[in-house]
Amino acid sequence: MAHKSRDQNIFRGVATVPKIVDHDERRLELVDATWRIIARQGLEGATMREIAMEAGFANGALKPYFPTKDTLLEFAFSHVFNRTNQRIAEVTEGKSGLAALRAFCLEVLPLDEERINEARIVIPFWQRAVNDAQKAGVHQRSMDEWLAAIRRCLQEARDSGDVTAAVDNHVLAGQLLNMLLGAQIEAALAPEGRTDFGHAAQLEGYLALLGKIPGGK
Amino acid sequence: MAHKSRDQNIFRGVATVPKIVDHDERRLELVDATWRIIARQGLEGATMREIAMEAGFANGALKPYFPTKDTLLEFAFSHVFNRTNQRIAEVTEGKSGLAALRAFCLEVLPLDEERINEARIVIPFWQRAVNDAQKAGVHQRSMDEWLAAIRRCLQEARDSGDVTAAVDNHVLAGQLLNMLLGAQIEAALAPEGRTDFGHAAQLEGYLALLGKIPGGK
DNA sequence: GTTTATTTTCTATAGTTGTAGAGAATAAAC
DNA sequence: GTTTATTCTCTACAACTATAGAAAATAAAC
Repeated sequence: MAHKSRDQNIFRGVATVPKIVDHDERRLELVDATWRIIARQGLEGATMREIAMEAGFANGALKPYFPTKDTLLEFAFSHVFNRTNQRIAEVTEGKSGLAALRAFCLEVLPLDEERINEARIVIPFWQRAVNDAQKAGVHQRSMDEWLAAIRRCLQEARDSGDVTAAVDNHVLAGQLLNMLLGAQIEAALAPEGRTDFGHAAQLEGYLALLGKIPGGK
Repeated sequence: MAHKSRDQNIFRGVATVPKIVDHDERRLELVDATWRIIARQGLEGATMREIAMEAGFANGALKPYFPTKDTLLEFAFSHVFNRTNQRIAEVTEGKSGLAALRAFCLEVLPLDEERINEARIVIPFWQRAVNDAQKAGVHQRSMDEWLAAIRRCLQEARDSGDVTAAVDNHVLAGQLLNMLLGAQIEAALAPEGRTDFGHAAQLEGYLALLGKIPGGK
């Protein structure tokens, strides 16, 4: 507790003042402010000034942490996926097959206010990504991971007999992923306050479709 | 052919010069230029100057046809739906049930360069609509129509025995619509040139899932 | 207290944007 | 040719933007 090490603050024998703010942590705070602004005012309203003010700072205060606006946005967008992926990991922990798949989808679907706000952030991200190969890559990498995870669950579910549909796992995974993405749009465009879009029922209905007679004509 | 009527050019007994350009037609040309710019440079690159230049005019030339940029964008966005809906009408003409549903989806899915470009336009539109209730309304009205059309097809397909799944039509329609929307995202974010995303196979797979044993548990 | 590095504010700047509107160019009717 | 309404170009402008960077404020170490 007392006597904190000073080693990291000694440079060429000269004692220096330690950093006061944790830069990584500050970056996350700024990302949070950025999310709030985008969710509330859209990408158009997300100016450096607005974001700084939302985070409680003046105009130029973001510079030392994000040299340009694009850096900030890219980081902010990436972290939507980071956060979602972390929640997915928590929620699918120890599960497999249909149970894991259900948990995965329920975590991605915009079923509460928080995730509807994330949908309001991911859509501006997609819009940027349409004409920005690097951002599109961030999206693509996450989607590839998701597709692989979904296929893994499907195969496990087949092995245990929960999935019997005579449709290839690759095709099913693509369907399901597109359903998840489409749900984001429906939720993000709905008037503020709506939270029930029947997405959970759609998921259950879809999973039910997978468990019919094997190879049935 | 000769002697074109002058009636519409007489105002209070004074002969006036007839309008030279068809304003409605010009508006459509401008919308077309707007689409091209958005597809190529994104919404950020869609400035009034760029759009005017793309249409072959100088800076202020759009004013008489669209008083503000927002007017132009709203009109341009609406026409994406108009065009799609018109194609849908042509393609489903005379069909019903599963055949109509298939034709409907094949027309909405981004299966060729033209419709992938439309996906690149609809995503910026969605982004705007997230924080613009009026634009969100344009989207919502089309989606409500589409949902109704899909449910109608599903019911017809049930009546003829092509659909036997023990899942409510409302739920199925929601699933399918979200799949169609999600496909737009995948196509729009893919690197230029890719055109095959397996969406047609996904559609066939989905329709196959609907035709299994009725109510089978 | 002083010193020193870090952090933040604030002003300045160069560029871009939508929009306005005067004037030039255009084309039909006579 | 002239007249007249329409159409378009071009300049102007006010607002806003990201960014740069000097200066002030801050906080730890002594």
